[in-house]
Amino acid sequence: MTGAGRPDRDDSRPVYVISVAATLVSAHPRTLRIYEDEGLICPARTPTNIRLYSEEDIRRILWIRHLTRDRGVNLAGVRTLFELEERLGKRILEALYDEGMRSRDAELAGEPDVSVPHDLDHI
Amino acid sequence: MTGAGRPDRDDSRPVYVISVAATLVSAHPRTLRIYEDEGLICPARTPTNIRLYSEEDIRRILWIRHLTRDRGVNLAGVRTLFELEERLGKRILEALYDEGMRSRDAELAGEPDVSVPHDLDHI
DNA sequence: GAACCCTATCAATGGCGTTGTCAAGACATA
DNA sequence: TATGTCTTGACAACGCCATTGATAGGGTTC
Repeated sequence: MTGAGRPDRDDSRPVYVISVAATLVSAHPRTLRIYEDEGLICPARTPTNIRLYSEEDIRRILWIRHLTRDRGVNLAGVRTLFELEERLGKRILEALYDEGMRSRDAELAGEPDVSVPHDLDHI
Repeated sequence: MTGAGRPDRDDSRPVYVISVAATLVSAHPRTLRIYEDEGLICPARTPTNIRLYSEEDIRRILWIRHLTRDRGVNLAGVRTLFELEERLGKRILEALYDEGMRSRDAELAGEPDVSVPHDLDHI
């Protein structure tokens, strides 16, 4: 399944226009443009300058939403965290995850009923 | 360095009362109490409940001041960064440092003990 | 041509960070 | 003992930020 002959990087392929992306992350399109102005995301553009968000972009935005809404971190804090992540290899933010809320060893039980960014389970 | 024949941990020894600590970090005593209420610092107490800040406490506060004032990170962001630091070994915040300010001095060869913003050696 | 996108601007809302002050009480030191 | 600093708790003001919203004029897509 999942297209055995489709091992391509479709997670990085730009597919969603801003209205769709905004709906996916429960934010206002304006907010996504602000994130971009702040340098937190950098969606692709069509030859005619239309923003196109990839699945990776969506996940990044969901991280921002998690940090800002659930943790109360402001955009400067998000920027610092992302900067830290870039400097130290990767996956640093994951450490924020198994907080105390979830022992990730029972994930194959079935329903991922996470109380965290709802779409980050499958990173 | 650090006084001859004094191998004790005097960096962790509580010495400063709140007014002195506040002066050292250029903050209001009120602000230090807020940091404590937020769980960002935890100064020692005398048997009579007087707060006493150690050199380590001072450095931690200076980190908070650096993150909030210079980088614009809010207290929730500081908390997240500290939490991340606890989860991932140590010294994570140091990576934020060689940003652009430190391009001139690569002075010390191997003293892995100081993890302080350089803004504070004017103490 | 309708519905969407672009940039840019202005604004309202709510919340946060910091400082400040006031109170009433406990402590420290000269 | 008297003065000064500490304690907690409350209230407030100032400025800034995050988010959403609306508006304008113009381009893109179907």
